[in-house]
Amino acid sequence: MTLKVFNTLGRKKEAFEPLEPGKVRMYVCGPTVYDSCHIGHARSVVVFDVIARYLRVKGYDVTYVRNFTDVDDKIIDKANQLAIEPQDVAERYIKEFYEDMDALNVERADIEPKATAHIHQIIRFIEHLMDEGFAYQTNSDVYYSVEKFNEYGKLSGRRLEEMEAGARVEVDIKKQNPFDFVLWKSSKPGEPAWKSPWGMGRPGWHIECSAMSCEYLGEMFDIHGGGKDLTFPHHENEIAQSEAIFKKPFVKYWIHNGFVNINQEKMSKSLGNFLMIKDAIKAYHPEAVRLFLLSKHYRSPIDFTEKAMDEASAGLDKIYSLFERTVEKVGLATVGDTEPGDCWEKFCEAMDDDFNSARGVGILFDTVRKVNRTLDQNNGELSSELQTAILTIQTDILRIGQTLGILLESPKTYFDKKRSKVLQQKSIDPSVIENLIQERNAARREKNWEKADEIRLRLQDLNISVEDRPEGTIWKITN
RNA sequence: GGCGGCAUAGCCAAGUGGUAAGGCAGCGGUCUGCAAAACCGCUAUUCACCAGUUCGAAUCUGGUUGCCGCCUCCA
Repeated sequence: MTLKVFNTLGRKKEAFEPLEPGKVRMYVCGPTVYDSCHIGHARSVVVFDVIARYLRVKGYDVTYVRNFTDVDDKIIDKANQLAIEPQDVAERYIKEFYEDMDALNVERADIEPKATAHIHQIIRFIEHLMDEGFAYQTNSDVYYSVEKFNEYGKLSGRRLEEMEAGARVEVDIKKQNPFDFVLWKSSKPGEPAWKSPWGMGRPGWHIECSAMSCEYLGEMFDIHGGGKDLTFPHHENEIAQSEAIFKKPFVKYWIHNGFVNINQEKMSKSLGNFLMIKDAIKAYHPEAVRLFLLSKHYRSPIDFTEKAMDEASAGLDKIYSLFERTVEKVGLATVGDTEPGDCWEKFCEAMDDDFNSARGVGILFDTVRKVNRTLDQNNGELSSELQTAILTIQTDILRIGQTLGILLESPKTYFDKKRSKVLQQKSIDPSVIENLIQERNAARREKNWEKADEIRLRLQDLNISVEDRPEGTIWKITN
C-alpha cells in the first residue's frame, strides 16, 4: 500500500516518498503563546499528532518538531496588559498548552524548540540572507526583499504583480516592496531584545521556523504542516528564506489543515466566540473531542456544534459499550498480542489516502456493528474460533484507537469517570442511584411494574438510563 | 480586485470514471413485563443547476448559482 498525501505545493495528491527511505522529518508550526489554546489549535495539533502516529505505525522513523513562538508583539502586548514580563506570559501559556494537549492525549513532539532559545541561529540565518543579497537594512530593522526571490508565491499560487493590484496592505515606507517582511525588528525600551549586528532587537515571525527547522531537520525535509491560514504569508516566507540560502527545495510535502467554525461562524475576536480547549474538555470527554475532530477530513472546514459533539460522545459510548461486551466474553487483549486483521487493513487503506480519518472512523463503526451482530447471534457460549475472531477484531479496534488517540481507557474506567462527572455536576450521591435501582428490582421481582416504571422515570429525569440485562441491571449516563 | 476551496438523504459525512461507506435522527421488526442497549429491514434511481466528453460521471470539461477561506504576525 502506498501512502498518498495532498501537497499544498502543486495542489494535488502525490505518492509519499520521503527524502531518506524509512525516515520522515516533519515540522509543524506550533502556537504563539500569548493566550489559551482554542479548539482550532486543537484541530491542528490533533491532526498532526495522528499523522505522526500513523507514519510511525507504517514503520517510518519519524522526527517530529513543533515549535513555540515565544517572542512576538502579541506576547508583549499581553505582558503589558498583565504588567508582567513577556517571558512569563510565554511560560504561562506553554504550561497551559501542555495541560490542554495532555488532556487531549496528544503525544509530545520529539523536539519542541522555542524561538528565544535560537536567537543565535536566527541571527546567523539573517546574516546569511544579507550576504546573499536577499535582505536589506533600514534603520535598525532588517527586511527580506521578496523581489529577489524569483519563485515568491509558488506555494500559495500568488504572483507579486497580481497581488499589488488589490492589496490592502498598508504601505510601509521603509519597505522596498509592500510584501517585504521583517526579519529583525528593532526593539523599543522595555521590550525583549537581543544584541545583533543591526542593534538591539528581536526576530520577525517567519525567520524562526526557517532557522529552527534547519537546526533540527536539515536544509531539506519531508513534511511541513500547519493551519491553512499559514500558507500565506508565513509558509511562503519560510520558503523564500530557506531556499534563498540553501538553493534547493526546502520541503517536499506541505500539509495544511482546515479551520474549525463554531455554529457556522468563524471564531473571531469581534464575535467573541472563541472556544477554548479547556472549556471544551470540561463539557465533553477529550476523546469525544478527538473523535469529533477526526470524523471529517483534515483539509475541510469543520463546524463545532453541541449536536455534533453529542453525536461524537454517543459514538464513543457505543465503542466503549462494545468493549464492555467483548471484555466479558473474551477478555481485553493488548495490541501486540494479535496479528492485525481485515478491519485494521481497511483502516490503513483509508489513512493511506491522504490521512482520511473520516473514512477510517466509518470503518470503525462498521466493525463495531459487525462484532455486536456476532455477539447477538451467538448468545450462549462462543466457539473458540469465534473467540479468536472477536479478539482479533477487538485488537484491531484498539489499534485504530491508538492511531487516532482514542479508546485509551478501559471501558470500566471510561463509564465510571463519565458517571462520577455527571453525578458530581448534579450533586447526586451514587448510593441514591443504587438504592433506587435496588428498589426497582425488588418491585420487578414482585411484578409491580407500575412502581418499577415510576422509578425508571425518576432516574431518567436525572439523565440516567437503566438497562436490564440477563446478568443484572446496569445504569448509564445519557448525553 | 487577486488567489483558493466547497455544494452528496432531515442533519453530519466518506466517495475523483463503473452504478451512492459510516454516524445521528425517523419508521417497522427481533429481544424485553414494558423499556433501554444491541441487531435486522426501510429511508438519496440520485450527488446545487445547465450543457459537453464517454459505452458509462457524484466523480472529467465548460458555464451558472450559492456558501466559505486567504490576501490583516488568526491554527
